Amino acid sequence: MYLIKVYEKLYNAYGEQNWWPVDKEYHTKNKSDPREEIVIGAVLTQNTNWNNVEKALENLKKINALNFKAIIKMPVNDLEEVIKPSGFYRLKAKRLKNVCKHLYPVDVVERIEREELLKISGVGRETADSILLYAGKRPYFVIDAYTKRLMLRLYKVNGSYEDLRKLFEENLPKDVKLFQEYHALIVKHAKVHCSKKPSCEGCPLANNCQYFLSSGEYLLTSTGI
DNA sequence: CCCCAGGCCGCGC
DNA sequence: GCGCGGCATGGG
Repeated sequence: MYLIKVYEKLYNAYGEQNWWPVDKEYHTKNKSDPREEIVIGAVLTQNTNWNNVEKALENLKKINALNFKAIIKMPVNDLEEVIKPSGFYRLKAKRLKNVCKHLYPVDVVERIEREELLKISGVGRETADSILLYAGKRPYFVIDAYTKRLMLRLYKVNGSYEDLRKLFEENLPKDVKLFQEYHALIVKHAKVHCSKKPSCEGCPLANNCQYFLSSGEYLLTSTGI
């Protein structure tokens, strides 16, 4: 089944996800740039539940620091306390300051090369592509643990990050909004049905899924997927 | 008590 | 190039 058909099935099942920016009004009130919130969120959510990230974002908002300038200026110890709920807070405080510095002013995300982004300490492939796609509105497909698991189950495809990214980018129209929604839908789907312990009942992709169609033997041989 | 979450880095091999 | 330990909070 084509990847665009998978997208349509997910879209019909879950609807628009509209991930970023989370708070559309905050930015008009505070005359800040939503792209900065996206970059900050992308760093804070590394291996972290979005619920925890939201707490950290709220803390930043309260002190008017949900922007690059404030984060660059803030002493790292203070930043640690503010973002503590998002976990790995000592690590992330350093990464955040570093990323904000390199992407200041935020228009940089419109033109920076992917390779240059990846040189920034604290920015790996997924964070880079999230920044490019959601803040820079550029057609890079974001791959994450959920996407890898879905591809493995759906098609028995097991590839590296770059393999999978190219698979999506070469088999879909290069449409930013499509890429944004598709990635968000995969995350949603992985939470609802395609979790580590899958719940295939009612899954919109079940009829096209290799895992579901051969679940007996697969379950026994694929612990940890 | 356990496991997990929208990864990344530095290291050894 | 790949696998592994460390990083930390909050929810189930």
